[in-house]
Amino acid sequence: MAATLSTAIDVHFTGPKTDTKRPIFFTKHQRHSPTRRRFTIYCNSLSKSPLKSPQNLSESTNPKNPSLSDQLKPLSATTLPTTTKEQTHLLSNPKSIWVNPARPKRSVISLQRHKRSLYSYNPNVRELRLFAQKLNNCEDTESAFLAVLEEIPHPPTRENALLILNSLKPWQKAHLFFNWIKTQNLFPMETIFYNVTMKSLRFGRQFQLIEELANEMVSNEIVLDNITYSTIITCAKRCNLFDKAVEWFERMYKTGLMPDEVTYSAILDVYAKLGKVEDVLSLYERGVASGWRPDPIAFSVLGKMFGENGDYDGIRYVLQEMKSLGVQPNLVLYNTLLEAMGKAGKPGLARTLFDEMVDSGLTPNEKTLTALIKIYGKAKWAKDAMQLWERMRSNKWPMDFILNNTLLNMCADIGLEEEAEKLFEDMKVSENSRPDSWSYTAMLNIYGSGGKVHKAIELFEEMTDLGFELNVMGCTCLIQCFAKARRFDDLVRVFGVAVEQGVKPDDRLCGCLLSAVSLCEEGEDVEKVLACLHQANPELVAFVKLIQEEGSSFETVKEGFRSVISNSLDDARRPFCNCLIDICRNRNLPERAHELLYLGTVYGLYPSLHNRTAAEWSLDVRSLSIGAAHTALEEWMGTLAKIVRRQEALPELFLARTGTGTHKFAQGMTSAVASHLEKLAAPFSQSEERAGCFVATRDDLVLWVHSRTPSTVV
DNA sequence: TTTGCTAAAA
Repeated sequence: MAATLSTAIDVHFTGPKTDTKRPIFFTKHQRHSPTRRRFTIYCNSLSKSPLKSPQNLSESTNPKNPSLSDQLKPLSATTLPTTTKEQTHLLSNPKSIWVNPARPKRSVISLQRHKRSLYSYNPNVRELRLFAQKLNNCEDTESAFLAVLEEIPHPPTRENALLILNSLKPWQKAHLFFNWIKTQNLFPMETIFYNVTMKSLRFGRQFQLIEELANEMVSNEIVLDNITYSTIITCAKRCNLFDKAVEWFERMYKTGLMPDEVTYSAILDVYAKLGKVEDVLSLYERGVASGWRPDPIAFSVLGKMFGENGDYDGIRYVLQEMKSLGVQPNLVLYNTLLEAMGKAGKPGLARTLFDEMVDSGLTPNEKTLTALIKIYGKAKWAKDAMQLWERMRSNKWPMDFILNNTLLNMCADIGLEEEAEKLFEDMKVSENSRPDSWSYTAMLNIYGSGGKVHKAIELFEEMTDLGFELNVMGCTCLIQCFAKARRFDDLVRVFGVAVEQGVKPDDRLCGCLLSAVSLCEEGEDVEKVLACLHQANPELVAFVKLIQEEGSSFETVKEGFRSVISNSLDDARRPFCNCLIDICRNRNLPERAHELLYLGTVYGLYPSLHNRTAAEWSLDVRSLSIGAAHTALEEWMGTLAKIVRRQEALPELFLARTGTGTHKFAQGMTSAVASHLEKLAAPFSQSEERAGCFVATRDDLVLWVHSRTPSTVV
């Protein structure tokens, strides 16, 4: 399996030019920071984090047990390979352990998993479990709990107590029971009692209590084992107390205990969540160099980390590593990698990976399908999405409400109104997949982007009746819908209701309001919409007014633009600029529109607007609004005319890319550009071979320029 | 029926 997987990866990634001799790990990690550097960073970061161990911990006085950073420091300084060749070898073939005979490598991981004590059958299981249920269900006070404890059916021996403790679900009950056993003083409290209690506390995210118990163990000289540490570390992680997680990991080394692979994966995940990619890789490589054969969980941690960073090279690295170590992915690992592929923007590879997963005999679960449907929706791969949906039905693959909502979102992304309506109705009569506020929001999105005002209003009323509050996205969808239908009074009303309900307008919502402003005729409506926008983003409103004043200098506009853009989220910047340009075009301020397009380009909002090769020059307006596209087109034609007049070198072909209009926001772009080109009498015509493109030849363009102006050379 | 590690949506 692994072979086919990586073959597919190579084909997709490198194409025919695959150089098999190239180190696997040639990615950005190495480009920016080669191995040696990575180690240095890692050691520094560890030694910088101060240890806050309690006084009674013997670790700090034991020179035989240096901290992990101390252990690694001499290694990084002396034994790491220094030449590129050696680095490559170490990285591309982690199975082979690099050995320096003069300096044996110190291990960082225990290759043996902590072994559990044998479980002996307890004849009182049923009664004790029933009793535990009683405790679970009793009132949540200490007195009520102690009262029920009076009825304990068998004496709380070590085994009986463990069984009960293990069956107590709410952390409060487990904690109370644990404390009670301690007061009974019938047997010494062993590590396992602490471990079981901590597990329950972790479920309730009670890190403080866990830490108290851990310190109690230290002072009572009860051994903390790998299970204890991994529970502490994962609890800290779940409570977002990453410093604490690292701190306990270090303490573990200091006491001389080696982490086993479970603890090791847990800490890898901590560093991954902290965004310390370098550290994770160092730890990973050190583990492998110690003889560790990472399991699917470890690879899942790595894959997820790379996915979060949108780092496809990293995901490729994980796949290669799995292949070279012969690790067979399990379902969870596949799910993580699929999701990572989605985040890295590789729908094709996600599809390949999924096919291989199914071929390998695994059955996808809800999470697999959710990940994949989401990827197809975002990529607007309608065909693949529909095929997968069909397969889900015919194979009766598992579904849940999240998958259903993801399907609705996919329908919104692709514009499948009927399919969504059908699913939504099915959900209403289903047993355990009833529409929730996410489902309603997805439907609002579909009606909003499709401009179906009546359906949107109906849906909004329905969800209000059912008690679902409008969230910020639902509000944005409705506002978009009303703006398209020029129903500005309704727009203002919905905005008011939403804000009253506690919706906090975000940049997307502001973008939507700004777009509504561009659609208003000047007068009352504009003021009403601007008043809404003012509540959300007063600076933006001030800037809208500034650009419409003829007296505003370019410098003032530039400064205002800089401020507005830098105060908005990255995703919202280009839409803001597009709407601002539209506003200027609609108010007959073409000069200002050109200034704004210029500023947008300077600030990198339109990175792929112009493309030049020797054979053709193109203008790609697909990410522009119609007003911005007009402006860009004028700008481009002006530039081309100048170049023609200066008789500079020109390519054979010119191309204006408008897209095919299949994108729901890009509808009307093609006809708008067509009519604009017609007005200019420019020699561009819609290409037959290349969908969504207007083309002109060099000769036609030159003729056109000369026909417009007497042949004066500038 | 068992003391620890990976997983979810605009």
